[in-house]
Amino acid sequence: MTTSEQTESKGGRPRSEKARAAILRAAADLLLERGLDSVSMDAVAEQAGVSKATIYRWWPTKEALALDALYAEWAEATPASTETGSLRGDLLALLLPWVHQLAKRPYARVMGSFITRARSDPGFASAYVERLMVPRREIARAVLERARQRGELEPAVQIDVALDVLYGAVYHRFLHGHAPLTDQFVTDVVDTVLGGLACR
Amino acid sequence: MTTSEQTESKGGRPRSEKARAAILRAAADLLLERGLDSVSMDAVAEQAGVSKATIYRWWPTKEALALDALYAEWAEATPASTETGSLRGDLLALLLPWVHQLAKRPYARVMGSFITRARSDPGFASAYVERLMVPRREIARAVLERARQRGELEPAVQIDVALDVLYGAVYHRFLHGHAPLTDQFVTDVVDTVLGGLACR
Amino acid sequence: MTTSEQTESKGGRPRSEKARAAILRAAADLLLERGLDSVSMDAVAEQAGVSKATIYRWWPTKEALALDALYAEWAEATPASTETGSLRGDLLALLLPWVHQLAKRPYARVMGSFITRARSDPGFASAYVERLMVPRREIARAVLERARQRGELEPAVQIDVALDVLYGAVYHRFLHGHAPLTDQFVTDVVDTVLGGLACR
Amino acid sequence: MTTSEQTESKGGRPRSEKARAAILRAAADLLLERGLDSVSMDAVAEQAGVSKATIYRWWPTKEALALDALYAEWAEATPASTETGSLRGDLLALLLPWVHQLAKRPYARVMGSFITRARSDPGFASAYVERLMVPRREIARAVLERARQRGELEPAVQIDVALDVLYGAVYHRFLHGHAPLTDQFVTDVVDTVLGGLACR
DNA sequence: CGGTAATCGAGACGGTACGTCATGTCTTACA
DNA sequence: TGTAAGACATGACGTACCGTCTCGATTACCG
Repeated sequence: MTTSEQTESKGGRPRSEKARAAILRAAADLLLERGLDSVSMDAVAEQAGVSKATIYRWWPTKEALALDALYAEWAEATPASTETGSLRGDLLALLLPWVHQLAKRPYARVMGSFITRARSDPGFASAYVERLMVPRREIARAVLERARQRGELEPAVQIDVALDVLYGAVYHRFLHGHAPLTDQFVTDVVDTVLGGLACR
Repeated sequence: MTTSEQTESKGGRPRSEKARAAILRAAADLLLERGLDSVSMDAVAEQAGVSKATIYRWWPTKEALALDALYAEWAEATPASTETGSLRGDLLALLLPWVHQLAKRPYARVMGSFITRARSDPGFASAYVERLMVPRREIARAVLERARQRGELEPAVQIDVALDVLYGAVYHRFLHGHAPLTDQFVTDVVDTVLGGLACR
Repeated sequence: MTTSEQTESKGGRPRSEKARAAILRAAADLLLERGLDSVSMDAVAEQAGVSKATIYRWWPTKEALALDALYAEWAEATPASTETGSLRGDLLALLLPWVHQLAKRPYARVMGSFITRARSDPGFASAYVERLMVPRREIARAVLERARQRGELEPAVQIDVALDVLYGAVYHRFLHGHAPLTDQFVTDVVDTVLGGLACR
Repeated sequence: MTTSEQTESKGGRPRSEKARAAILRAAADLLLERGLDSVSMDAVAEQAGVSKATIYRWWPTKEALALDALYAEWAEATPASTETGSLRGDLLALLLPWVHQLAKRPYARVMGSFITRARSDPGFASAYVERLMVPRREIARAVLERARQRGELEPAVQIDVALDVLYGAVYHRFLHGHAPLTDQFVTDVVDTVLGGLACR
């Protein structure tokens, strides 16, 4: 189990929703402020006014807790759809708000921990991909499909490859930080990928 | 100081090259086998037949040690240049051997730890970029410059953006593992980026 | 806090009496066998089958632990009172069993460490005096008071000085070991102090 | 070997007297200021501007170094003789200056370490007794012998016992610190021991 | 409405690793 | 040979988390 879900129990005291909220609140605050490695379960428990046992009852690992804690924040900035009329407009409408969201808090530090964990724990890997990547990726896929139907897309284009190229470029700067992740960069990426490198 | 460098001292017992080599050897083996988080300095010291103090004398953190330990392995697979005559050929000649190198060992797990550390330690961030990214990136930049001079490149193309697009796509699958990182994928990325998505 | 005392807590897991006993047992054995300086907390923890953190939770320093560990052994040989009818008899009844206790194990080595520690840590100094010196000293004081009431004591005698003279002589040989601490010596000390040096 | 002595060598570089003096100076200062346990050989070496190897070449342990370092200071206050005409006067002339010397610096802390060490190292024990106790004790013995010849001493008095009684009382307060070591106390001790406790 | 059963807080526990420090030995070059 | 400089193996230090555990005190629901 990677995430916190209510067990469908008959009797017994019901789970405290107050504790659940306090834990996620404390975890999100601490994690983004200090990074996953520098935050202890003891610290989360104290900050949330909760006992460690309560956390471990519902989340198996620190990473699982962090994933839950950050899920909401990311989900907010995931639009249901973007319809601007053009492929270029749709892509920018999708990518720019996301990049703004990324810039708000030091997410990259925590993402590094997610990557590390995912590579040792297949269960976490699925949860991570499912929650933080698939939703946004599916919207982008829909955008490309619509463009294809409108005839805006080169017929040979493989959409999965295109998705990795577009998102990959953004993630690259986001995670490695070798150069700034600006609106201009996002625009340049979209234009470069749409137009292609090769002389025609 | 982020990496191990010989201090230019006059007197005193010289640094033991044997110890240095044993530490890097042990670190590389353990790190790739078990991941950075699951490897203790105690374990590296024992495996290398060396005292912990000796490690800490030369490397300030586990991450710095890992960076040094992995540097050599990556450097081997970094070609001095690639001259196939065409942009497409050059790019594939550069990317494919690298991807093969990545596939040999579970590097992604350690890379996640590097990203995490880099985002809390600017000194480490520079060392990381300088050692593991810049060398390969500069070769790719040269490839693109040559292509531009041959007239193979669309004049408007920004090379820094192009580099992030190409490498970003590969890193994306490498780090997130949401889909396999095959030769076919690399070829598709190159063709997609060269040709562009938009209908012409 | 210098010694291990139960905190008067409401909730929480209760302190393990088994661990407490095992720690004191292991500490006493190791300390007397090898001396305070040559015994590590790691060794005590291992010998007691206990984690180091558990020891540090209840005893702030190695010396404090040693004090607790030796307290019991000394307390056993501290008689509640001694009533032989004469001052000389009372003093011998008090001192001889104590000297026999001292001879059983190499206490002097540990006492040296106590003295060292006491002179850098006033809190430890009080605990040391309170536990290892005051009880026996108070009995001796009572013995002298009784002798005074019986008219056995020179009226000018200051009891505190007399106590230091009697115990001082025994401690002197005990700690410095320049000559053996025999029953004969104890008897001689009592007789010398009672009779005085000066010709009358 | 417990103390630093010049080996009678034929050739080679002679021992540096400057280094020897600097080491003893640094050791004395640091030891009395911070206590034996809190002073490292590295610290002594640095303070003396000397390499650690040089210290270890001449002194086998920290305690041996400390003993040498403190020897001079104690020796100064050891009078060659004391001739006041009376036993009481001689004893006070011997004890009072010594007690004043003891009060100048925190010697008791270091003495505790000496006792500890002596009880694990017979060689050190002899050196300790020989250097710090015997000289003064022999003078006191001479004082008592003279008193005996003058007929001031009770014939039955055993001098070795008397010495332990007198010095023991002073050492007792000095080492255990349960009460102040004043001139008045020393005077009271002498008078008490000379006069005896028992009613006559 | 009282019993049952899961939850919660508090916090002690056995472990494991941390990064630092001191000891005593060694190696090298210089004096 | 003696010394300064300083690297080294060894091993203890005291701290911090981890994940588990034992308590006693709370809740609901269900019979």
